[in-house]
Amino acid sequence: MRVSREQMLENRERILETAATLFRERGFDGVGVADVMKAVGLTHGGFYGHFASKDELAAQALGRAFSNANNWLEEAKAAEPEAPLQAIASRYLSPLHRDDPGHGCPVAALGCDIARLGEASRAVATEGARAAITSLSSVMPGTTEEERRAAALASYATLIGALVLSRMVEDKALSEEVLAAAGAALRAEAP
Amino acid sequence: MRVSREQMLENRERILETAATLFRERGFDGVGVADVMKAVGLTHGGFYGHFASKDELAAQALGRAFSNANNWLEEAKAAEPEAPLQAIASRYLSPLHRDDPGHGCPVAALGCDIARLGEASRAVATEGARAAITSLSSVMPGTTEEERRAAALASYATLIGALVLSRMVEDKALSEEVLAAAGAALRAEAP
DNA sequence: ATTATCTATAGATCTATAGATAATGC
DNA sequence: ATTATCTATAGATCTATAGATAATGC
Repeated sequence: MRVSREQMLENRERILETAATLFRERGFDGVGVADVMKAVGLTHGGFYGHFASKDELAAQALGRAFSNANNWLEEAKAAEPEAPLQAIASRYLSPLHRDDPGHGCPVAALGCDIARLGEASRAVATEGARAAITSLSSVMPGTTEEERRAAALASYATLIGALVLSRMVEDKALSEEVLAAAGAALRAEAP
Repeated sequence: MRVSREQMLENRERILETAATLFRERGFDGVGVADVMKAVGLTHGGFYGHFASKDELAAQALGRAFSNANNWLEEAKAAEPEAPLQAIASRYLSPLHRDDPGHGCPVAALGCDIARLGEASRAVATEGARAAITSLSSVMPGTTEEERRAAALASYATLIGALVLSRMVEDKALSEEVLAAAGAALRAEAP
């Protein structure tokens, strides 16, 4: 039953990544500790050797989700260096992203729920959002740093709100209309 | 124990309004049927004389929340007829609204969760969002109806995303920076 | 010998129902 | 007599823990 020290670290890693995906797909309350462990291929009881509580898992899985999302942001920037804002907007506002919340933006997937979590989880989310805002600032138009930061904050809000709306509405046409309108508004802002 | 027919309808009404508030404050999974009934001053078991299930309550409470939010939107427009978009933005993006999710925008409070609910609840939310978009369209700049609708969709997304972000982050200064930046972006768009 | 995982379960919580109770309204 | 509400509880689910098991690593 016991596994090697290396295997144990890999198990912990898979618990984190699996939780980060499942939480974004079904919400914190929609996923039990047993669900995560089952998806990883371990038993429920083994969980508490890795994490002290579900809350601790939530905070760490959230950190992982933000970290992955910020890597995704840098990749989008690198993929189209001449038009990074357009690259970000078109990927973020794609039906692909809308239909795969488990691997997408943690704010769009869990933002409302994070606002109701404890201090530790909200602190993790705050740092994750801060990093995203800094990253976005570097691709925004504007003559001063303050202008670019303000534009980044507003654009971040537009991206998040559009994705939340597009996932919430039951009407596919309206959902895509929201994504297109938000994309057009962001594109109009680009330099 | 039994109450008058009139009193029963009033009880049902209070269950709906109380649920609409509590769900927005704590999320659907954060509120039990017993919590709602206790807040109303009735016992748990009595609930099922009014609603067939918690899901039915969720759908109807959501309808009530959207209905209230759309009334709120019309009131903001009527309060400042010369600058309705500014009136909406400054009220929606106020710390007052941020700190009182129970009586505010249901999309900002529950959007991520609604995306995971059943068809009935999502249909209610879709119609509520549709009404908000139509209402917003009438105060947006633009020469054609299509332009105004696209602008309304993008502005709705900005409002929602900014409120979600402002509630999620733990840092008060960042929270207010988000609200201010979104407000400035919307004001820059106004005619 | 140590320890990562498993088995089994305690204890709490939540939805929904069954039957009792007592006030309304014919 | 009807019925809105209450009391009590069944049944499911979830977090967390205790003790057993068996493979690792000194």
